[in-house]
Amino acid sequence: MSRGKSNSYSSETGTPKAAVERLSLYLRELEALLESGQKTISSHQLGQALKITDAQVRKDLAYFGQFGYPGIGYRVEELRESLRAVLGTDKVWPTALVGAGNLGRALLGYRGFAGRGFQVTAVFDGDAEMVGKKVLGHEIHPMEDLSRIADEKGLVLAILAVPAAAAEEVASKVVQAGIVGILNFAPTQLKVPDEVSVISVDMALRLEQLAFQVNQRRGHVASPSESKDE
Amino acid sequence: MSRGKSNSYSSETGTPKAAVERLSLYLRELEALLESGQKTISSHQLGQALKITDAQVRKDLAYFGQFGYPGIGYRVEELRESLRAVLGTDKVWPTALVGAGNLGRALLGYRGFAGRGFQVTAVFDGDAEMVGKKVLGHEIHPMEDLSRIADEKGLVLAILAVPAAAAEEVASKVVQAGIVGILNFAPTQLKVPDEVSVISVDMALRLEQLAFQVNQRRGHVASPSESKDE
DNA sequence: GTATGTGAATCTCTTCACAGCC
DNA sequence: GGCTGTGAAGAGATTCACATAC
Repeated sequence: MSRGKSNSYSSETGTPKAAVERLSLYLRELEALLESGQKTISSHQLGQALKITDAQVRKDLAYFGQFGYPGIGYRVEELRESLRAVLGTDKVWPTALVGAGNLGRALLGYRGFAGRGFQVTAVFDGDAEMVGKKVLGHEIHPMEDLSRIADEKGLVLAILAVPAAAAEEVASKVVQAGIVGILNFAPTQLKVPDEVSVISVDMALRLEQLAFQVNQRRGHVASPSESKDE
Repeated sequence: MSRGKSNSYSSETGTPKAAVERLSLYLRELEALLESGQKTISSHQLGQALKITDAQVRKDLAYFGQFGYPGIGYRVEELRESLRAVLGTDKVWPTALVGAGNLGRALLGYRGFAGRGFQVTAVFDGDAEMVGKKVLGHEIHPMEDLSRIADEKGLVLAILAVPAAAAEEVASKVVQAGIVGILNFAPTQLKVPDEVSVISVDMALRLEQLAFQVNQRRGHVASPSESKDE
């Protein structure tokens, strides 16, 4: 694995959750740097790109290994590979998409995913109307086939793009089928066994956070349609 | 405003960012409780629903006012109204959608938004092909019309569902048009003036976080297609 | 008895500052 | 000179525990 040195990020201990999030951002920046042909980068430069301190960058990376060279900085290509290995994006993750509605279809075509090892390998929908149709080249399967196909194709992750009301039930089926990681787009807090990871993308919540911030700025008694009732 | 007491959440100071996020979750839980007809709820119960401690719930709420009744708990209806006022979801926020591709169209139809005061009032796209067409009853306008329409309709927020490469430019146009809050779906860190709020929904990043978590579980030398190259 | 609101204690994360290396 | 990795200090967030109120 490139340069020697440790790499024993035992994790589980100590690593701030936020640090792992920044890892993704570092990786993204490194990919851009690769494009631009830059060979090395310092923690200071990397920090500037993400508006964080250089110390933060070094600490974050140090949680996962010794990647830098004193006096030089980090080798872009090498650090990229290391971070990909840490995040797991150096592997292919066979992924199921559950829910072929508007959002599901949008996610199916979303670049960001395919380009990063997240290969949507099968699409499912609970609606009988949908089953059998094709979206972007993928046939839509009924939920009943989930377990079988999950076995056949070795599905590991699932993207849940279903209505909130259905999310809980779908999640349990997905878990039954042996999926170990769920990306949940429903505004619900899923109940799953401990050994299954869930990450949620809560779009409505984010929009509310935005409203809050803007609301604060406006001194709390300002312009947006001051309509009451509804 | 309902019961007396302060309500002077001066904010800007002290309020943990995470507390504001939980506010949205409390609100969601309260809406569900309203449905079920429950009149009051304790910090303990509310905490259980979101898997956090009762002390956390009380601290969070206390940042924004005095909403509780010792011995009783919180009145569901009243707390709901208070939180809506704090978050700003008691008002209507005229919102622009920029980018009418797959994701944009999905967001346009997304319940979660419309049901919460976020009314998409105008749709824009930079692609001449798109302009003039209708999506879900909304005509797609060219970017050139953004400023004019923003003025006419009093647009306050914008949802950016455009490719990463276009995001920066679109953001500056949106800011030019007087938008003060941006919900950004592109995996880019936008540069905007201080007086504009940006909240990002980074779906690819979230999926990577999921991969990381699963990767950790598997002891770091396990099953997902151990393919290398490409 | 029940339950809130809040200072104090604890835990977690970030920044500082510097030894060590190129 | 420039830069990393890291212990120690500082900031921030969460939990404890209790005075107060119903």
